Amino acid sequence: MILPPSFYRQEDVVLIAKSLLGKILVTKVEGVCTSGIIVETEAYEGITDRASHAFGGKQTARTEIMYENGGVAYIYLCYGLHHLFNVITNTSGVPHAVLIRAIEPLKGIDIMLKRRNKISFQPSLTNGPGVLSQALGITTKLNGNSLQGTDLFIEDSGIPLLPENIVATTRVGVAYAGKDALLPYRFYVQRNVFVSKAKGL
DNA sequence: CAAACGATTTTCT
DNA sequence: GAAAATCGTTTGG
Repeated sequence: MILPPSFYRQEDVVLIAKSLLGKILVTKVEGVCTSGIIVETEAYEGITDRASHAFGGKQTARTEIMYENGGVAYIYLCYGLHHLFNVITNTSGVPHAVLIRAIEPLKGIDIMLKRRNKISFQPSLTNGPGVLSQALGITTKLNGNSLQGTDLFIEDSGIPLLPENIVATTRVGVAYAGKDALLPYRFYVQRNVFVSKAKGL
């Protein structure tokens, strides 16, 4: 079942980030279908969060997507070479987002290997926000796309993830955010080998 | 208009 | 473990 708009339009972005673990991210790019189970996410709580691009209500050409009604993709280029995939949540005017940081490959693994220029199936195929986008063919071309479309959506596997298997910790790469860097807004599936190897862990 | 800078990954030592 | 790769966005002059 594809997650409906109402899923993304809930109030609590932290809860949504947690709920997205175990869901299946599906892309159809250039006619080929690829998918994976979401195993790591981070919540970005809009204007009150120093780590968010929309902190303080900042609105620019890049961040305007974040102010859309929940259920669209926000994809931007990081460090000039990595496409990072976010899901926009909450309602219009509230720029909440969830960064998808890692997935466990499901369908189209051969395609992912080709896109990642790899010959064997290893965790490094999709164990980070930049590399999972590369594996799924996600680029800034999909920025602003609805998650109800045929090319990009998230579905419920129907298999519940046990709460005791979810780990909450601090976010990665946001040291500049001061006290907000200490918030437990990063979630991942315990012992899953596809969780990213963040610096300093 | 010029310059600095990342919500990262890879490669080399 | 350190450093490079690399470019759109943002910010300041």
